[in-house]
Amino acid sequence: MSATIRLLLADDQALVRGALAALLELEPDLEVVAQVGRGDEVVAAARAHRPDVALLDVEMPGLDGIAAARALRAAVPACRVLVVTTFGRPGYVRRALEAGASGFVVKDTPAAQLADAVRRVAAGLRVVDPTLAIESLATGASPLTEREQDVLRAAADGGTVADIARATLVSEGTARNHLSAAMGKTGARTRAEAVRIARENGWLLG
Amino acid sequence: MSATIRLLLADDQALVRGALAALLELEPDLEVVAQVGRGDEVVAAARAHRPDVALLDVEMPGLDGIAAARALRAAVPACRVLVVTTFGRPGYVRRALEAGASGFVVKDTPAAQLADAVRRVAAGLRVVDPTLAIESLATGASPLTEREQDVLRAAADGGTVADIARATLVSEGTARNHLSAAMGKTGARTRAEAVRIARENGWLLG
DNA sequence: AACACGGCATGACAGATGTCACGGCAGAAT
DNA sequence: ATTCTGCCGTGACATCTGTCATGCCGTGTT
Repeated sequence: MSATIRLLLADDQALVRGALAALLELEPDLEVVAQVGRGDEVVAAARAHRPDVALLDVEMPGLDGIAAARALRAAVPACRVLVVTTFGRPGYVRRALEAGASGFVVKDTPAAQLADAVRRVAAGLRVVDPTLAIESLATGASPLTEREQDVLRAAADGGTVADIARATLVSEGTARNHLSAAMGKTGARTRAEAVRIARENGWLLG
Repeated sequence: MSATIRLLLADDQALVRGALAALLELEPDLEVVAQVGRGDEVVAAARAHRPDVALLDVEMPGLDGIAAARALRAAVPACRVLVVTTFGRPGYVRRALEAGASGFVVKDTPAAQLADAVRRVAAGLRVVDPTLAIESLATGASPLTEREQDVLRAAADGGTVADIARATLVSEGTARNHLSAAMGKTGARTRAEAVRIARENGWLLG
């Protein structure tokens, strides 16, 4: 087996990215071979540097970490994916694993544990925070249809129904129907509340 | 002058905290003497370990970084403060400096630049991203009154007017008046939009 | 072929929301 | 003492929002 595990880091915050690199470089068997700050640069970097494991953040410009994971698994199957993100939304975990990720770690886990997670992923094991895994199962998949997610996303910045209808290319009445359906499914009594609940559950990719 | 600069790190994400420590420990003249994950542990840690510079995140449980900076300056005047945060909200910069911080750095600045910022702060200089400083001046102080901020904070999770009135201990009519005033000052046409705009400008400590 | 489901749309209705005009009260500034 | 400002409240009004019933279309299931 190879002497060192080659890593790719993807995180939009340069400081965090550099700091993670410094942390991981402390381990003799780990080597950071590439760093990117955008999701749509992941595949190209992986093609160029052939990492064994890619650490991807979910919140990234260009392409979110989940989509980047899917693209990466398709383009460079030899590279395994460990998602490292701020929020442990149940929906994130589920979707990350469906996208082909081997592991899921939140950023408030102890630093000492990260290198271990990387090694396990490199060895072909799955690494998921047990608490998150349970919560993910309990919450279940998103009950929201595509359009319902669309209108919630459009509603996220606080516009009026007219704005939402314009953004989603449907009539105002239809927009209100989708909003109403989403509110029913989330148990919310307000658009804003529905947006918040959907967000917290990871049902909105934004 | 002292051989090494002693540092205190405060960030609620353990992984980021540890990674920053690793990054800064790479510099021969820097030494991380304490790490905490909550704002209300900053002062005690500073008293115990006497750091020269404290790196504080703004978003923290217990006590936000701005308030922690204020408390730290009062309790341990010898320790200078460098705020290191995710969001470069104009209001954050202004309030951080008013709270006695010597510097303000966002987390997507290059990693190489952090050590420099720390050294400058330790030397008694001010360090503020020029772009942020200008934006902060242009945006100006918050035009919102205390109550207006209160109702916006209460409105942030998407409740109804009745919920907001209950949370802020005012009548529904008054709540709507404050909301209306806040919407007028922010140029918003919806509560949710007013919340978003106030957030983006750093006018809501949450 | 019949059916269920999601997306789209319309129309109508009750209730919530945002606006406005008013007035009272306390503290700071003049 | 007077004025100003911010805070609190009431009441009324036009509008927006959320709900419901209903219908059409296309797709995939049975």
